[in-house]
Amino acid sequence: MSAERRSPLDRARVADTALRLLNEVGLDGLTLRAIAKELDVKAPALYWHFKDKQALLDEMATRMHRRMLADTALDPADTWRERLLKINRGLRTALLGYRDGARVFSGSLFTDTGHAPVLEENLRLLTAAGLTLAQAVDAGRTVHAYTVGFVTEEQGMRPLSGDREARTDIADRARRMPDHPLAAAAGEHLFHDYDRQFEEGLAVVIAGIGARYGVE
Amino acid sequence: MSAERRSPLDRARVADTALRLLNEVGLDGLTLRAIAKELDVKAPALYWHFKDKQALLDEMATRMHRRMLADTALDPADTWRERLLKINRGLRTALLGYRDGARVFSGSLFTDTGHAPVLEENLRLLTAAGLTLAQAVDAGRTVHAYTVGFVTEEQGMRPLSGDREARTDIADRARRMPDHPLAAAAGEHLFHDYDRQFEEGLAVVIAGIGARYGVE
DNA sequence: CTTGACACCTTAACAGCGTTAAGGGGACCC
DNA sequence: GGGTCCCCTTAACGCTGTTAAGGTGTCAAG
Repeated sequence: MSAERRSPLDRARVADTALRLLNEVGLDGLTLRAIAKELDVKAPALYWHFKDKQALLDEMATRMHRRMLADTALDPADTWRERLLKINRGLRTALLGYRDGARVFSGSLFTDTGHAPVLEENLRLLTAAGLTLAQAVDAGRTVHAYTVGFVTEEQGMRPLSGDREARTDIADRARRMPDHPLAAAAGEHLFHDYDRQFEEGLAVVIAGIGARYGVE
Repeated sequence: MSAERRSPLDRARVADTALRLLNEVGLDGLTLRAIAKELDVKAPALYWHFKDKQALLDEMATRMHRRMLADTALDPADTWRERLLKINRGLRTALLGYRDGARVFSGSLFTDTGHAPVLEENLRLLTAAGLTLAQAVDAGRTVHAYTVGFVTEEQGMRPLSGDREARTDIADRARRMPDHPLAAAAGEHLFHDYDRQFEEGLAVVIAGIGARYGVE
């Protein structure tokens, strides 16, 4: 009998396993029992490492973000525009890397201050370009809100089950708006080529920062 | 004995009651049984009017949006800048008008095309200003993503229970980032005066549209 | 070598969730 | 009077996050 002994769990193993499982089952399928089974453990065992499920989700979001920072090559010589492009492209990629990534991310708080060095660097870059600290914070939050908002909508469209899928059928959508030709034609653009749309919006926001704060 | 007869339910009454209840209990507390009790009915009765809970949430989002459009005075003589300001201020106000409004909204699809006329008008305004239809769609989606993203984050901060509240304490946050003075000081701005921050970001995005597409 | 403490996990259970199946009662029509 | 359709109820299902209580292994102190 006897089942060789499993080495004890820790927060990192739990969170990483949960992140891997997230991709298979989605946020709604990510139950504590499913995570526990994956770790060869019973659900209440998780409560030794996390006070509740939200704490686990917070840890997952933190690790997601950490991985994104690690995957994004930040050159100290970046211009502020390059930096904002890199960071937000990286953020979108990271969020898209997990099913319901944006939902997990935006509903959670970081569990540590590991993001501080990069934040510091970004603020340094923006203030060096001529922005006040308050303006730099505003600019960062604005582009961040845009990116997270965009990916949330993008991911919200993906796993549409049957009935709801039909509501985004472009031709059908157009047919339901007979007296609104522009709105009908907009469907063609709305549901296609998210990569291009994201880049376009990102360029808009960054151009706005340059314009409003008079920096190059 | 007898219980005078309640007039039959309909989708509108259910959705409006659910929206009212949402403000008292939040999205997590918004159970079908709670909604049913409010309507003096048992939970399965709701399945006569909605195929499942998501369909009810879709209807709620649709009515939320409809209310927002009704509350926003749109002058056909608006410039495109005025229009984008009005629409997105109105959207934020509407989302803030319900607990977890942004979460409900961004997880749902509209159940009808009632929004088409306003969308049509906005696209007309933007294209008349010189944008192509594709650009107008991109611009609209960009500012929309910003607004929804901003309010999602804003509302995510609000009902922080105990433990999580502490993590946003500004002084404490700064203390945990001793080697990152800019990041530490950013806390002061990050968690204060959301109205001002939203306006600032909205101005940035709109300036970006003007700059990138060369329209006044 | 025993005792006790502590870390880590299990078993059992609870209240509550969304959802389905089956059926009942009233209103209307033939 | 019988049938049909609308609107709702009762009962139940499998599932969820979470708590309480207890067990087992490891390791240090006496």
